[in-house]
Amino acid sequence: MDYNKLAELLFPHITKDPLEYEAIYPERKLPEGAKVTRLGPSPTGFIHLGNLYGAFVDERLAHQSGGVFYLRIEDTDDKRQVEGAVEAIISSLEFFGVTFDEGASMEGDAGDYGPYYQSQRAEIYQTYVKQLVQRGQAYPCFCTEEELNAIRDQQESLKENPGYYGKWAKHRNLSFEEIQTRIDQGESFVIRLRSQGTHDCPEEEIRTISVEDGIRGVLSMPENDQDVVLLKANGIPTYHFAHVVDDHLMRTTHVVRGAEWLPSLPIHVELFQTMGWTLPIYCHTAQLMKLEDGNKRKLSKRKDPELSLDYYRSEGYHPIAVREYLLTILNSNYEEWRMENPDAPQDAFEFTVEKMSNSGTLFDLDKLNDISKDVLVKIPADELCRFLTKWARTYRPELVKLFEENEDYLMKILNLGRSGEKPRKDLIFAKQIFEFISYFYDEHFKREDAYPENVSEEDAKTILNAYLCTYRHQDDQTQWFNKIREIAANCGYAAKPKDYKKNPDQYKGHVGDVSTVIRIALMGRAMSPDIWEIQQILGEEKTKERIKKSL
RNA sequence: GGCUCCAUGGUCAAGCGGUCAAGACACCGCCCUUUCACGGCGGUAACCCGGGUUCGAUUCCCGGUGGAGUCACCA
Repeated sequence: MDYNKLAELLFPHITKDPLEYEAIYPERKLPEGAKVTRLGPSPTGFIHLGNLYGAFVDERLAHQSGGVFYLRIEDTDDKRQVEGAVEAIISSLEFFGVTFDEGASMEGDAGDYGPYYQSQRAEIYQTYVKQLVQRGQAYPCFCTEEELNAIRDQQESLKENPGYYGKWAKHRNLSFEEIQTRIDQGESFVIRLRSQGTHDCPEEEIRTISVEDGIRGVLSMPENDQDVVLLKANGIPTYHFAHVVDDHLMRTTHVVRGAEWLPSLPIHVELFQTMGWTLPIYCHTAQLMKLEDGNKRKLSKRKDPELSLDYYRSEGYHPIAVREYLLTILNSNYEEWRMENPDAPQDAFEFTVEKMSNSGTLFDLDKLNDISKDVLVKIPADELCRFLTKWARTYRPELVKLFEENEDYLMKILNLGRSGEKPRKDLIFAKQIFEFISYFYDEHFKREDAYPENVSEEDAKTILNAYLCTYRHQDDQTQWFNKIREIAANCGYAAKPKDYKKNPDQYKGHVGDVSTVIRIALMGRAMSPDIWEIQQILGEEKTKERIKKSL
């Protein structure tokens, strides 16, 4: 068979020599040890926590080493394009602090190794495929879907491995004439790799490949024997081929991807070998899984709204908190480092792939929340204020006016109890924060809790009445509290909890119960920061008004 | 089913032949406090099973079991 002739028949329009691309995309001039990484999302628009988790690894590896982190859109599947998806991906990642040095962007392409949309690189892939055909390492296959299904059914009934390989690869050795005839008849075809591997021998003779994974150490598995599709009928490559060509030409040094790619590693190894290129360093990350209702439920990534990045964004988690959480599960020594360096910026941490876990990690919302509290307590009120307003603008537009009308008021609220040695840590995410402070706004104020059981309706009235009568807005905290003590004593409640504890029979309760009554009248709930401070923010008028309403 | 990955408390996770088997979250208790919270102190709780190797295995090897992933002209 004259492979050159075949190559011309198949790709008459391809005239470039592959070497030209080597010249167009030369080795990058980077300092020793600099890593080049990439994120290669497919534009379905759906991006989840797992993607972000991987993106952080890419980003850290590149930026810690003075390398390059770029974005490549893997849009080789025309059935899965979603309108506006690329913008959604970029904006989502940007929101969580992932920024690229080069590649696809809102404005288009930026960088010397583009185009960064695989759909725009057809000619490049075809040039290399043509070369493979010329060398006899790839061939056209005209099998229809039905034929492929038939092959698989047969393999199934014979209990043989499914796939297009060895003796099952029926178009592997078509004659030139037959190929020409089929093409003349307008049959569509794909280009397949002529795999050099074989599993058609005793088990112990099957060759294995051995690859050193950045995270998992040495990986060995049987070599590939599948004649995988390189170029689809539409002339666009499959992921496998696009990955190999792009990561070579874009000079990627580290390929970070999920463990779901592990099974196809042999394919990629064979492809790199037949192209004569050196393998990048693969880093296969563990899958991210999820915890739900206290029961563990492992789930695959796709379509779970709880795992979607948008979910955390709409709940109003702060990007720094999400990043902090992800970093703790990404590198086992991050938390330790954080304890020693409570105020250091996240990027000061030295991230290493060796410290990455390689077993699946359950997503733990409790932990995220806890970390989020720690993160938010360090963010100044004015910044938090802006964050809240920005969040409201997209997710709770009806609140924007409320926030913007009186920013001073919101600032004071957010700052409540957050200064001093032991700041309160009760702010977690925007949605929760609003819930938490909603009683400051009349239109969102509602009675949520009931008075303590040991306080009768009558006592409650008496307490509130006395409170209203003696209330002086100018009182300082001590004066104010002494009055409450007095009221408590007058109504048969211990002025000090210790007294009550000593002689529980002598009292109906203690001053804490009395302040709970006041708290519920004012805030509608039994839990809130310090009452006196809240009153100072609320103002005299509103404070009195609420007490009156409860009478 | 084939192939692959993984396996320490409820969760995340140190450990890399000899440890009373760290720590964090969650949970429980106590203390502090004018209530709530914050904080402090303490507690419950783990090496999947069976064989080896070894003076000695959570750690190394083999085999089970369990969980996960993957077997497309999807990525």
